[in-house]
Amino acid sequence: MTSTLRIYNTLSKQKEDFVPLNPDHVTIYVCGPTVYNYAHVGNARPVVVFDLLVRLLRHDYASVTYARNITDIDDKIIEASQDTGVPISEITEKFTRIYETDMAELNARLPDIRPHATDYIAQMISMTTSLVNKGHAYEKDGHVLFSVPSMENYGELSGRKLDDMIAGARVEVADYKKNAADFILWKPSTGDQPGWDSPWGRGRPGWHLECSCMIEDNFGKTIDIHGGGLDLIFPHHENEIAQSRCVHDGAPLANYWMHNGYLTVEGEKMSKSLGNFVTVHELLEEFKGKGEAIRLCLLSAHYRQPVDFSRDGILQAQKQLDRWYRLTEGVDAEGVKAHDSILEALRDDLNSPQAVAALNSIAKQAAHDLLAKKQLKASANLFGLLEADDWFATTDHDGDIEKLISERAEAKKNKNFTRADEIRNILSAQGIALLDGPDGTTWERK
RNA sequence: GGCGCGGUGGCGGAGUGGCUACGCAGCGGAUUGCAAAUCCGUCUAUAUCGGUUCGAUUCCGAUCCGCGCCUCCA
Repeated sequence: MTSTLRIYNTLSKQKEDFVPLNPDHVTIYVCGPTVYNYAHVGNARPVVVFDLLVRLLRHDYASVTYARNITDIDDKIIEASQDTGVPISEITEKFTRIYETDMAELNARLPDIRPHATDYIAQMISMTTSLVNKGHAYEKDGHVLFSVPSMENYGELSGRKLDDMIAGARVEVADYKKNAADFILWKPSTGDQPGWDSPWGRGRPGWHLECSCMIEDNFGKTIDIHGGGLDLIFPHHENEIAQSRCVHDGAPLANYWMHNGYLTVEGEKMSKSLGNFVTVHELLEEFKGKGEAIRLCLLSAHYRQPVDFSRDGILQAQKQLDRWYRLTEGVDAEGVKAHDSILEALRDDLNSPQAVAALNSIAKQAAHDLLAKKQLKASANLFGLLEADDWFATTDHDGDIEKLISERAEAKKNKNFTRADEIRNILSAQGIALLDGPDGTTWERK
């Protein structure tokens, strides 16, 4: 390896050399979706960012295990079920499937492990029991709460002090809480809510608990990297840390914490509650077959910076890809390695814009250089791009278009350029662009 | 109120204490029946005001503006 991977660690607020616990096996966990409706583009950002990171890790290390959870028990899901009358399992299965197929369109590979919260109920009950026994949690009216004051150094990740939080609390403190900052590990379910039997009666887990349990179950006490969106730092990740450290006698949950910035819309965070979101699903309808353009668009800014969403941004990315695809048409990159400049850029805290610049630099040489073409393809592949076999193809094989194209070829042969231009214009009006090449005319949708 | 992030050319977006990437768009040229693609060339920027320095876009301070977290949220 010519350079060391450096990662900005939210915990230390600085870039650090990445040193895995076990260089033969890197472990990474990223918070996944709550599956009750379509994911929006902002939700796709961490998926793409951490997919890129995992690709780099797999390149640099012998073995990597990547886990991303599916939250399939949550009050929002219960609400969605009650609103629509559709059973919970049907909702969660449907949206898990849609999530995974949509993300696959963005060339995000499936994580190695995709644990579901409902498969970890026993572990969650067990961890809660353990926290109660160690004096870090208490039961009140069927609720079990984590006692934040029982932990020293709570707030390390988000950089906040317990006193400040109480002073600035914006929410009314529930009467079952001893301290305003205490959070729920387990809560009671009413008859019409899903629930599981527990030492505290029939109930369901709080949100933060599943991640702690899944990590413990699949990896042990400490993993290398834990990732997610900026908005998870507090309270979600802070609370995960609290649970896990208190259960594991202080062992860190993760050595490196990485958080991606927001996707914004006109400068404001894209979020479901603001209603300013566009789902990946509808975007893929709009840009059929061009998921890579959405991916590139999301990676066009550094992952910790905000990206302002716009269709123009996707279009620009698409043009960029068009160029690279043309350069690498029919090129086999088998056996060719990704260019060092790409790896250098990515190892520097995943500097994807720098990597794109590096790709362009290779592309410049690739014009008349077969090796550079191969390097371009291999490097782009590492980036999760240029993976489509039929980028310029369309699924629509309309015979009429072909017929008009042959008519135009005939007209051109006879120097009837008036008719040739007429046909170009007819198709152009239908959104079809004709491309005259040395081997005849091809077409693509504009 | 507490904590934090950012302001770079027409647009997107990096790096850097001295020579300012990269892409899109624009402009000029080559090529082309036309159109596209391609190739060559080219213009425009570091919010404001101070400070440190031989020199700051980069470091420090202040100001203004925008955003975020503190509540579910990627």
